[in-house]
Order: sequence, then C-alpha cells, then structure tokens
Amino acid sequence: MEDHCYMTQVYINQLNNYKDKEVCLKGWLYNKRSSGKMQFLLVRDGTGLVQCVLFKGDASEELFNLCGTIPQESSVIVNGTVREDKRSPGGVELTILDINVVQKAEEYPISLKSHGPDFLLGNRHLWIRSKKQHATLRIRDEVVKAIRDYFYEKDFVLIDAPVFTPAACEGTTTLFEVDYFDDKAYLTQSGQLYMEAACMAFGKVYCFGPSFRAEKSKTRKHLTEFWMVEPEIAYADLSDVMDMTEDFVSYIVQRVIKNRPDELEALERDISLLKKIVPPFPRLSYTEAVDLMQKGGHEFEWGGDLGAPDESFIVEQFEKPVLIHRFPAKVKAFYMKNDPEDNNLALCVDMLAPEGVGEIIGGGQREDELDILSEKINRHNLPEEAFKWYLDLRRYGSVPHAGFGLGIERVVGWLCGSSHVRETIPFPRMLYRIYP
RNA sequence: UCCCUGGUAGCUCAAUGGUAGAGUAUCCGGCUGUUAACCGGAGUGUUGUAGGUUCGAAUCCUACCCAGGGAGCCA
Repeated sequence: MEDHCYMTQVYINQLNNYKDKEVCLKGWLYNKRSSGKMQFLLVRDGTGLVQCVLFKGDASEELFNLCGTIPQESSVIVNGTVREDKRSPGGVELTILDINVVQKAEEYPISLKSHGPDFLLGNRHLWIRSKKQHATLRIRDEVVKAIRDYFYEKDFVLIDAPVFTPAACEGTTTLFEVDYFDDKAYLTQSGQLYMEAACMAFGKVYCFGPSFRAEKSKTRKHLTEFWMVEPEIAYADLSDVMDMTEDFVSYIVQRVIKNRPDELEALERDISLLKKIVPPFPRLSYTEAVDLMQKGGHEFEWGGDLGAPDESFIVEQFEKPVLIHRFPAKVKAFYMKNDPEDNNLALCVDMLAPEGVGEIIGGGQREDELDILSEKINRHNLPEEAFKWYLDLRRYGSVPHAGFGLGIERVVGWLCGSSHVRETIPFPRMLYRIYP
C-alpha cells in the first residue's frame, strides 16, 4: 500500500494547511458525480469530506475511466494537489494525480436518498458513516470529553461503579437478570449507591458508564442501555446540587458550541437557542409548578408525579432548562431525604430540557440518618441484607450528601436536535433490537 | 402491558375490489464545474405470514408476526 502513497498523508480537516501542495488522502468514496470530461469524487476519511476532481485532458484514459467506475464506499487512496476553489463544497478540493482502490466495494445498501428507521438501524454499522450520524457521534465525543474535563478541573475523582450488582437500587422489575455462576446478578441501573460510599472516601466523586433498564419503553427518549454520569458530593445539600447542575449543563452546551460548530451546522441545528443556555436556570418547587399548570389551564392535581404532557407544559413556559425541586416524597425513591421544613416533600430536583427533550437530570440530597433510611427500606419492601453495606455508610461518619445523574444520550440528542436518542449512541440497544 | 399507525422492487413510496407502478440504486449511453448533478435506455416482485369473503383481493374480514410513534416508568 505504501507505494501508492508517495506523498505526505494528510487528513481532510488539515487540508487548509496544504494549499497548492501535493498530498495523499486515505479514505472512502462517499459519492461521485461526472460531467462528461470531468469526474468529481467526494472522499471522506473520518475527519471530513473533500471533493476530488479529475479533468479528462489531464489524465490517462485508464485513470479517468477508473474514476468513473469506483463504487460508493470503496476504500481509496488518492494522491493529488490541494486547490482552493469556491465551487467546491468546503472551499478546498483535490486535483487528482493518482488513485488507488484498496477495496472495490460491493453495492452499498445506504444510498444518499431517504431510508426508514428500521432499515437504517439494521445497518447501523454502516449508517454511522453518513454525514449526520457522523456529526452526532462527534458531538457525543465532545460531550463526554467536556464532562470528564469539568469534573477533573473541579477535583472530582472518577470512581467506576460495577456493572454487575447483587440487587436492585429501586426494585427488581426493571432490571436485566443474568446468571452469575450459581447465583443471580443484575445489570446496574445506577451507580449512585456506590458513589455514596465513594464520596465518603474521596469527598467529591463521579462515575460514568452504562446503565441498563429492562423497561418495555418504546419512545424516542428510551434505550435499554444508556450512559449516565453520576456525581456525588459529601457535605453537599440540595441547593449545592442545583447550583452545580446548571453550571455543569451550561458548561457542556457552551463547549459543544465552541468546539463543534461544523457538526452542529451539518445537523442544521439552530445554535441561537443553545447560546442562551447559561446560568441561572428557572427554578420551581413542585408546588409552584403545580400552581403554574393550574393557572395556565393545564389540569393537574398536587400529589402525583409529573407525566410527559405535564413536563412539556412547564418547559414550554421557558427558554432554558427548568429545575423542579421538592416533589412529594411518595413519588420518589427511598434514598431521598425528606425536607425538614415539610416532611411530605423530598429534597430532590429534576432538570427538564427544552425543545421537547424532557428530563435530563434527576438528583437530590440523600437520606443520611440510619433509622430513617432503614425504615424506608423496609417500607419499600426491599431486602435489608442487600442494603447492609449501604446502611453502614450511615453508621460510620454519616454526613449530608447529594448528587445527581445526567443521561448522556438525552443531552446529546438535545444538542443535536435529534428526533430520537437512538441516533446519539453508536450502537443503540432498544426493546427488541440488539442487532448489530 | 396498553393505545394509535404501518408492512408492495435492494431502498423510499404510489396503486381502495378489475392486467402491480414511479423515483432511486444497479448496468449501458450522453454531457468540460458537478453540488442528493442532469438527460436517454435496460432488467428488477411469494404485495409480512396463515386462513376467510368474492367471479376476481395489495385493497375487505379474522388471527398471528414484525416495525414505527405514544402511554406508563424513567435518564
């Protein structure tokens, strides 16, 4: 292969630095067009797309004919001269000197025309080569890097939570059960309980990994396997966590706007909406949210959890994500601490993102008193022996602590304007879909 | 689990009871600046499966399978 690349190998996103120089591109044929005595080959290499041009008069007949017959997605090595040209997409193009077909592709199933979701998901391994999918996954990469940078800069310690867990955090009905030698184990649905242990050891911690939910949800917001980042902070309360969520989410959004403008543009995303995402975010207590709905003519009775239409109604009143805190304790998980000012309320917070995205964060302050937590575990009919270690945390130096979980795919979907979270993870796992 | 929508060519769709079609992809031909290029030509079918109604079913009925969207639940 080396003898076909006799010039400097350059990635497409670096071509601007090689104007009028001869370079070698290694990539795949994205699309081709011809116009009689000209061939236009659109080549991608993972970093971008560039148009490669060949005039019939400038090339041997063999080379010219070859260019016209290379099938879509064939792997190619192209030698050529970089030229500035306004007619070319991207403003830079390559005048072809030589081309080597590494592998002539078979008939490629994904055309540049429209396809249905079933077909595309069945061809996900190829679909990720397409422009919008490529941009989405690049933005995911940026979101993940932003998250890691944010926590690193704030002296959080990454503590990976286990994927195999002995029992449920919040009941077993929505867990994937697996054989674990002669026993049963479950795939984690949250690393939170382990983060509570870890924050008592390291102060400020987070985990970042996959979560599994065996819920039979068939909506654009659900995957059975999704990625979640979960920070947990010792000596923090609900107010600290609310401050952090808006700072954190704003940081992620602004990082993506700054570092991934080309990808956002490829996705035709309206950036003006995202630019507004800076602290502070509107904050409503659950009770205030109920009031807002009732005054706005949206029927809702105090006491129930917010359903999807209720969330939409609230979010539509604002341009930024909305923080809703202090839900009725009854509708929230057992580990939430009750509000000392009103024992019917939990010290929890949800962040609802705009543009129909909905909940991207759930979090709050944890119950730190042994007796109360033990009582709550019993009341929820959870196996106490499985939570012995968790209760230990309230025996040995218990302190107020709080944290939250943020769903990566929903955030990426929001930033990309995706119609479905399945496009925001490389290989989505969904109800009845585990191929490829 | 429930509700709604759909399943026809490789792909995207049309045909609403009377000979199953178009675009695209593929192959051939044309064009010196194409931008999902365009123009001309060619081949392409177990109409999701099984049964039923009918002279006749892609079309109507029943069951099942598969997919999409939503509810619940959640991130």
